[in-house]
Amino acid sequence: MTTQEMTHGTAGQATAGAGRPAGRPRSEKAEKAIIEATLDLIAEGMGVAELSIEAIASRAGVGKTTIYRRWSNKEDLVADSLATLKAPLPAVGGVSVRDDLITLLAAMQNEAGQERTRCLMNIAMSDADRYPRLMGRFVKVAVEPRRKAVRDVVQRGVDNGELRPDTDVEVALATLSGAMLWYTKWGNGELTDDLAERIVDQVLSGIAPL
Amino acid sequence: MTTQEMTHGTAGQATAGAGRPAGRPRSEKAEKAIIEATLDLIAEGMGVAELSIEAIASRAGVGKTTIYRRWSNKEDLVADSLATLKAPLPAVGGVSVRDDLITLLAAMQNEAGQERTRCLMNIAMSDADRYPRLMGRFVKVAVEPRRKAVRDVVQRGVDNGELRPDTDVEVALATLSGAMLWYTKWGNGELTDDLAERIVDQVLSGIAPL
DNA sequence: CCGATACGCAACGGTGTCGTTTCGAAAGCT
DNA sequence: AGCTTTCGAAACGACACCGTTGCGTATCGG
Repeated sequence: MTTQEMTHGTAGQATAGAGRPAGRPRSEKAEKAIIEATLDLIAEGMGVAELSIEAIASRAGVGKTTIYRRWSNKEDLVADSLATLKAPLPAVGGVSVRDDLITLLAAMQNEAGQERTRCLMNIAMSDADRYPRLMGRFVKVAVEPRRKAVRDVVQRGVDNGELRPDTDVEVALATLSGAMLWYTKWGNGELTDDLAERIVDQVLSGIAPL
Repeated sequence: MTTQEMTHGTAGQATAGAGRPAGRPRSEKAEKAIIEATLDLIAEGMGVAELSIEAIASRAGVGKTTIYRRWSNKEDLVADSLATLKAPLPAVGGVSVRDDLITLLAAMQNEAGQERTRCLMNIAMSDADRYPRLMGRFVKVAVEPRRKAVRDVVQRGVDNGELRPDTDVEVALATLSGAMLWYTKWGNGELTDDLAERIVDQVLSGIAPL
């Protein structure tokens, strides 16, 4: 973690032998509650800057002390919170590149419709410059897995001949994901069911004649 | 404007005849300074929520009174400020669709490298949900012109046969712009000079074989 | 049981912003 | 001139957080 060991770890202190903390152990439940509250508030539209320790403590049903004992600053707390996010990715069929890409993009579109995801994405976009360390964390746990899923499908297509051998995989990735991102953010309500399909088909076929 | 006429306009009051304000007129300079300060602070990374009237007043060299006299709340001030933004778009050559798209995307990439644009984009992304009225404004003055520029080029290509007649213009637009957006936000430093070219060429030719 | 530590809670002094008000000094009109 | 309105500046009381501290209680090891 990041600043977990302010006084000591939770069960660490390996070598010293007699080092067992000797006292009431930290409540694992409180820790969970704090992180949950943090994510909740973020998911309600709070930017990192507006997050207040008091609000988190209150929401978590916890004393501020309990928070400060574990994290010395807000950024560390948020970083650890983001790190707990699991990314449930849709499984792809593996039959055709086209189908798999549509599946992934449709999932992306669906996620973008959820409030929680929207807010997390907002943070990713807007607080990225201000809290680079924090964003590294977020990109790693939330963005990168999705990016990898798309990249793997594209790469597979290149390898097995479903796509051109000279395909620029990174650009393809940006094109597909970026198009969906663009639509979910600024596409004026035109989020139809066949959107993923339209994007994928156009990226596959191109728009130049023949 | 939005709440400009709290007590009266600046020189309005048309019909009533005797209606001339009769007193010291409002300083046009102060108004400019306030708006400039607002944009400055935003451009320095402030989210809308963190913007403080005090900071704006101080930055503008103006009393808070002068601000409150004109705008009853922060959102109106920000909305009016955003409305003053001009969008200097690159002129396209009009020779070939490919060249024009590369020009537009390269300009987009270049703009995304500037701090001011980055911050404005951040606001557009993250505060969009929280301040929908405000975003309508911003989209209209900043996003839509660029979207239109790309769309016009694509549409021209469709019309004159440089692109397939059945091209989905909106998807093409999302694909091109979205790819660049994606790269500038999360492309790990791989912002090479030929990026615009690579994106455009791939969108044109597609990635399916033949 | 004892010592140690963590718990939730409430309070501390300090800071920053809020929106409003008051002030003396411009700056316009008649 | 006199009147009106705005100007910048400063102060107001109110509130929200900050990070810290003390309190009484709970929960561990020895």
